[in-house]
Amino acid sequence: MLEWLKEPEINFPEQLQHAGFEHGVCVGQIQAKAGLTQSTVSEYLSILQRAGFIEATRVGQWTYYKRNEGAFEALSKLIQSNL
Amino acid sequence: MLEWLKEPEINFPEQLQHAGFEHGVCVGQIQAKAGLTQSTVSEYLSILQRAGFIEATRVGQWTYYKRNEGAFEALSKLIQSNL
DNA sequence: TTGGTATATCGGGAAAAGTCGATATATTTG
DNA sequence: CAAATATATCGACTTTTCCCGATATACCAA
Repeated sequence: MLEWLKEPEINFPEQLQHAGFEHGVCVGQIQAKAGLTQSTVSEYLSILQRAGFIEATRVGQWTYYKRNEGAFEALSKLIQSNL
Repeated sequence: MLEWLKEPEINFPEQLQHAGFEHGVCVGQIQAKAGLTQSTVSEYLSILQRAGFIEATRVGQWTYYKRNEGAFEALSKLIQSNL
């Protein structure tokens, strides 16, 4: 999912019919692509959010998630310096 | 354990009474510090070895493990480029 | 070769993570 | 407000991981 969210235009072209990608990709799109149930995907995304890797934006009845690139850089640096 | 192995002299001073650190630290030393059973520590180390993060050297009845720094750099870069 | 020490492997029980269906909450629309 | 839609949360079951004791293997010393 994290890799998918690097290129929303390529991985979630269907969303274009409803919205743009300013705030990322909505749960339903990710779920369809993942092939897991709605509850599972929703839980995954909230875990990733709590871990800081993605950010959520609620717009109406949709929740959009997008990557927080800073978290990935920080992880890479943490591995470099601490591990 | 991986962090401990960055500074064997500091984290495993007892080993000096028996051997140096050329090949790393032996399982018994790591086990004592970890506070887990011998079998658990042995299994951990062999997993880390198969994953490429540490290298094993058998000397007599002892097995010494030391870090493979290249693997950590590779992981850091993989996270930077792929994740 | 026998016994002692260090490590590895095996089998199983406990804990954690993954996944689901059912249900709850939030939002929009009529 | 009621129905429809999108997402979140809950409880239960399954799978995986963690960790142990017991045992096997390897090496050394007498």
